[in-house]
Amino acid sequence: MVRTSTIDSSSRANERAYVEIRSLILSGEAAPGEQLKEEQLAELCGVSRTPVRDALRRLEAELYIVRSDSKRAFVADWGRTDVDEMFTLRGMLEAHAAERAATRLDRAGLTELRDCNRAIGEAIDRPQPDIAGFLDGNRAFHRMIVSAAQSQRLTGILATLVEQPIVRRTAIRYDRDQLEQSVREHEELIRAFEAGDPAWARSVMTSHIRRAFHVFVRTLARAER
Amino acid sequence: MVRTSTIDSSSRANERAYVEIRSLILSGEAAPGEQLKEEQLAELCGVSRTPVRDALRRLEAELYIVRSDSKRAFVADWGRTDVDEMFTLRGMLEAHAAERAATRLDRAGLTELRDCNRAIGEAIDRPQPDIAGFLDGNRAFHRMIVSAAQSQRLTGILATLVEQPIVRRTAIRYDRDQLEQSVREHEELIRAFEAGDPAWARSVMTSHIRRAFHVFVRTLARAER
DNA sequence: AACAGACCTATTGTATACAATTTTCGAAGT
DNA sequence: ACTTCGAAAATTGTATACAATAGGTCTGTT
Repeated sequence: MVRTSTIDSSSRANERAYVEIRSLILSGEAAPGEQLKEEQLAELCGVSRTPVRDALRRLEAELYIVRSDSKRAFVADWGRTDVDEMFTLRGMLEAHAAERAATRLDRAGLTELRDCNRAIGEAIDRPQPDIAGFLDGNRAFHRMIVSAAQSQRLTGILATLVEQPIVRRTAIRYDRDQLEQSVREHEELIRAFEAGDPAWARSVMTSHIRRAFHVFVRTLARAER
Repeated sequence: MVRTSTIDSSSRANERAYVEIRSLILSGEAAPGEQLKEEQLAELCGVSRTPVRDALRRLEAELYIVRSDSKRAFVADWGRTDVDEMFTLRGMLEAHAAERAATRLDRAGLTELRDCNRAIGEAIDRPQPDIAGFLDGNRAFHRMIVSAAQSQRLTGILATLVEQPIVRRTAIRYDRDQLEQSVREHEELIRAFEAGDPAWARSVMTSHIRRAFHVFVRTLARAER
């Protein structure tokens, strides 16, 4: 991503700051472990420290940043253990979401899911796969399912687990086979939804997340040596 | 309440405000659905609006308050659906915690759990059961298990689910039999830990939370008519 | 009476100045 | 060389004034 100063529709400075800082973290421009200083961020975003502090509180709640004992803010640094935890919890919660969605998705919702997965397929079915397109589509796909589960709290919790840098980095390392496998799993998920079978949906979702976990771990190991 | 200014060790105004406002909500002094105005809270806490806004952000992240479309803050109002979700998620996550704890608890941890449960038993084994004592002990008991599961993120998520007014209200409506049943379930949980049996621990924890849910729903129904 | 629109008020958002705290760095003592 | 102490610098915390926005009320028109 080229950091072309995220065009933001909001007139609210705190929203601007939030979006800006989050994108710093997601893009990796602010490296894990790096300290985030309020004044420096304020200058960067073109606002005063007040809205920056606001944004930092939100990012803290969403686990993008952590605080030292003396309230200084740092970009969250995810170790192997954290990644493990994240995938486990995400698997558990998304499986639950899929289970609920199986008995709640209507015809229109199913059509949306199919369309979305088709778009994902098209994004990767080209000489140079469109990873950003894959990520966007994937996120939309999963979000639809969580939303179909109709549980506000589940939605909230999953939002803090899914929108993490790790998820991006996982897909960036997918090769073509893995991308295609992902689409096939989505297809099976849709079949489970069509059948209205909660147990099937749960189990497919569990495998889906679990596979992503192992792909990530493998590529992580490769990246570290 | 006579506003005897909660003795607080922290010199930080935002921490004071946080504790103060949270206790307003937990005590019920600020009723669910009630609007919380920054200025009014500032005066109440004897600080300026700045730390109050800080505290409100934290309370928002912890689901104590919700915001209207126009950023006004209201005490979270938990409907039947929300309670349902909360107990379901909590059951799922605490069962997971118990499962992990079963293979991670050492002798010292087991002793702590036993002592804690004994204290709970003593709190309720008197003419007039000590509900506050029960609540404190119960919270400590569950916290130990979650902590033994050794998963930071799980701990964080559960904190926002457990420290809710609902949990308090559940126990307040327990009768003696239910309090004693709770202690017995804790005992069985300890036996599962002693055996180092994850499946057993998971299943006991699931039942434990599930039972609490049904007690709550029953008393809620009673309270509503 | 019902509605629209302009006011006025209540409430939240932002900038700035200053206070409190933490970290850094260097000098003195051992 | 190593620690200890303390002053300076960097950073975060708080109060206050003012700006922006949302809510409510009143009035005039239909």
